[in-house]
Amino acid sequence: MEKDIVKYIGEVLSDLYVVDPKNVAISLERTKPGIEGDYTIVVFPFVKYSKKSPMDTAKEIGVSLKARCEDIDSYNVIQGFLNISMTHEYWVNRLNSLAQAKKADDDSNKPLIMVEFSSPNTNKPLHLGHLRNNFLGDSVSRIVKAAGNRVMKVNLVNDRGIHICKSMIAWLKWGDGITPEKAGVKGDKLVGDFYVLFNNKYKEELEELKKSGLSDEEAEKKSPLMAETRSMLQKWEAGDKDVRKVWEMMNSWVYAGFDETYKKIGISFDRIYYESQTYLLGKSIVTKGLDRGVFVRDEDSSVWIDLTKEGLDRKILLRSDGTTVYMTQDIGTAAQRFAEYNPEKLIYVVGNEQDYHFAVLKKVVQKLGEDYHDRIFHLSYGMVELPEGKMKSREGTVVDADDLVADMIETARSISEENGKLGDIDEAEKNKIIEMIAVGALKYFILKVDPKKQMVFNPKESIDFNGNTGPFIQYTHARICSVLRNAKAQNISVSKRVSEDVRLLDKEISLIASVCSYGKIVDEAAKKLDPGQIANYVYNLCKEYNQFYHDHSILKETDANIIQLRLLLSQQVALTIKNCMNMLGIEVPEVM
RNA sequence: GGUCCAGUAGCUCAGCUGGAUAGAGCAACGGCCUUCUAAGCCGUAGGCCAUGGGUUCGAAUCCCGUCUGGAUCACCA
Repeated sequence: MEKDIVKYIGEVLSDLYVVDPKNVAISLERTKPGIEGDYTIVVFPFVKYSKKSPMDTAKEIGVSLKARCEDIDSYNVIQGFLNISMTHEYWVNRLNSLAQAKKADDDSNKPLIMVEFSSPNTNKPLHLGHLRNNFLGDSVSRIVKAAGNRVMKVNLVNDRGIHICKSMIAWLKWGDGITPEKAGVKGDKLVGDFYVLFNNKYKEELEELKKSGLSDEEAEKKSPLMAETRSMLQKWEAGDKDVRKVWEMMNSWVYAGFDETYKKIGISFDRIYYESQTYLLGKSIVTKGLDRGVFVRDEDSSVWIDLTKEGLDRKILLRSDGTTVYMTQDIGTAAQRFAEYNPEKLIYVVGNEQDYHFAVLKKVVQKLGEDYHDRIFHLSYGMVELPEGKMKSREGTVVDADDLVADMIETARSISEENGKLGDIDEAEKNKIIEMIAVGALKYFILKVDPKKQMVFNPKESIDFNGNTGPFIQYTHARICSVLRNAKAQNISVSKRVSEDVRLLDKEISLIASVCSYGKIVDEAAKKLDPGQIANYVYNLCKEYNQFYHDHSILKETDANIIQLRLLLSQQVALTIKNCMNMLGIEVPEVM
């Protein structure tokens, strides 16, 4: 293992230069392609201890290291780089131990990580931006789980507020009793349409009012539509039965629509919170904080926190009428979650326009003296933009999630039919594979990009199915499965232990080394909360495997030991691909 | 204006806890299917890593300035 090699290097340093290896950063990296060696040690940092040239330092470390570790076959020194080559037996053993590794599966003692994501607004059908949120949240949950944690995926639905009343008013006024069934439209789309309708009617009304000489502000105040909406919100808050009934009905339409989309893109939650149930939370916490002098009350009796000393601003926590704001609610839900589940980490997957909000939230919680303030993480991600800039509903450039998925499926279907490899599979299975490819292409496209960066999506050029894409990786998996099927058909079974006597090709060694670094990559991705790390890794693994596959035959090899080695290696690569794609929330087919 | 994030090939992105010749894919051009899946493989071409300085054996990577783009600074959520 790499760890053992690092340990040996430490011992060598300690012997040669009398330094405590704990104080020296030892970096062991894979040797760059084109240079002889498997691992590379950069010796520049050791020069100050050896008081010799980098070349001589590398050489003497090489001598001692080889003497100490029998797995090292040879070494060479180029400039300040010590490249070591491991023996073939070492690599065969690494492969064998991969095949025999068992999974530990007792979850109960693992730390709990809670991930909040998706958090849709019931007025707006899901679009491209939401997809990035959902894919990231889902993937990060899976990665964190793979890295050895328990995970709880939660969703906080924004189901109340003045904006929700707008679509209700529009439906009551102009809906004529229409339902998603009657309209033949998904529920979330129908409600979204009424929200748009309200805004259009409201705009018309304002224009009318302004014609009679009112200013913008006066018109807004006088608008009967808005007055009606405000009064509806009050009724809602008072629990008015009629209002609640409409609200519940329209929400149920939206949830049915959302569920359909979530199912299509393979997203699920362990618990769904609703703002209608959480928006009052936090008020008592703020009141108590006020008593303790953490917060201040203004003359108009609104409550604030002063964070100017922390480099932030003053932030309101309770309005002058005593009602809560967004921040108040988040203070409440955080307290509730830590009280109820006490997670090790609470990760919020929310766009970077909320960076400030979460900076404030953490500070407020800290000032309240809660020990969980440093367990709150904001996974902030960048906007998804179109080539011409931001998506604008006004200009009709919003890329709807359902439409996009449907388009992807159509493209996947036509490519698949062109290739004609799914010929003799039954229709249901075929559709399943096509959807797998379509959703896989979409998820991979979005997840391979560093979350914090804003990304560009071009709907016209669509998403590729060749190159660094989900389908490429799925294809590699299907290809390996095909080889394994052929082996089985020829009655060749895959042994879990390959003979140590086989001589390995460079490409085989490098593939084994790549598969071996899986665990390290998962830890890294979990630490950074970055699915892109996994995507990059699995892409490189596939590329490497395909090169190997192209240059060398597996089943036509004459040496039975080599067949065994290549089959086992192929099987392990396929397993690694499957695990990686699973962490991205992408399924892999056995045929495509 | 303050704060935060980003700027790498024509396009979309890796690489960023300093290390060898800055990598992929797409698009362009040229090869490879009677042989385990060609959604694949190989090759050609494409770069003042926004810019100016600094730190050092060494900078795309760290620090400072400048320019450009985005976000944010509500009794909205």
